[in-house]
Amino acid sequence: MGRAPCCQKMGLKKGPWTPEEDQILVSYIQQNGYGNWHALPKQAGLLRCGKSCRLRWVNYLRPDIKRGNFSSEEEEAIIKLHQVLGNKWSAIAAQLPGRTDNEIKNVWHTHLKKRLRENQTIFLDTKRHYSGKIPMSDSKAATTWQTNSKHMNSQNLIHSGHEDSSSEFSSFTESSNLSCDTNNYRSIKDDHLNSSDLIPEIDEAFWSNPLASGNSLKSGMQTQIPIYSIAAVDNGDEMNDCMEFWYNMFIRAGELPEVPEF
DNA sequence: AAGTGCTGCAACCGCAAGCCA
DNA sequence: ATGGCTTGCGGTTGCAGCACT
Repeated sequence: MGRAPCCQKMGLKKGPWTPEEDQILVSYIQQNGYGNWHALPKQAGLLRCGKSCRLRWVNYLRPDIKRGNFSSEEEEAIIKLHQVLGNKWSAIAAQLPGRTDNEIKNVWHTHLKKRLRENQTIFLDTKRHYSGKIPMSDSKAATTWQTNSKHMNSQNLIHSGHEDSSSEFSSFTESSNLSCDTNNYRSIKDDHLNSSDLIPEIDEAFWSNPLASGNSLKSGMQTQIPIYSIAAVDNGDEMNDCMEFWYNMFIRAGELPEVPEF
């Protein structure tokens, strides 16, 4: 695959756009459209590469871009779409008229990720995860879901799995009547984990790309995994949402990482 | 007021896919 | 079938502005 030479090599300008450059670009596109980004800067008289022009237009100058802060509805939509689509920013942006993928990406990294990280955590049994099995109804007795009311309004979740793993592959949605309570999480941590060392911190890579982040899934008996889908409340429906999310995220065929030996 | 650290966002970089000669 | 060119995407960086000391 060939690659276009970078701006620097071609002696083209980099860095922030000036109002004059913006004006030139807008005027040119209004008159001529933007069929060929590579040829556009030369034709428009801009000392920029086509890539830079395209980015400036798409992310900033386009007339249909919505300005201002994201509404709570938009933020919620991003969170939900991210559950399903992952870091497919362009796909998420396609669902939010007037918002660009770059903007959504920035909002995610600066606001939403931080907010969710503060508010939601789940501990799952890594072995079950890697074996591609999830709790079936007959193993519910061995499965405890608890919310951590102590730390943040009952929005931490802990799943302490046991070693049955005899059930066939299923979906989380089948486990929708898992028990939920608001006991504190220290007890379950003490009972089942023995040492805080068994709860590895989520690494940065997980938040950027959960599916590609090996570390957060491979270290230790228990793995700490964020739950995105219970942003607002922790009622039963939200619990179902989060299970469905994890089903979509990890259990779908072909998306589980290779199973390590324990 | 000055210095320092933090945050948010615009822009860049590198890669991959699609197109076409 | 191959390889060059262009576009699009996701990850990352740099810097301006703000907050704090």
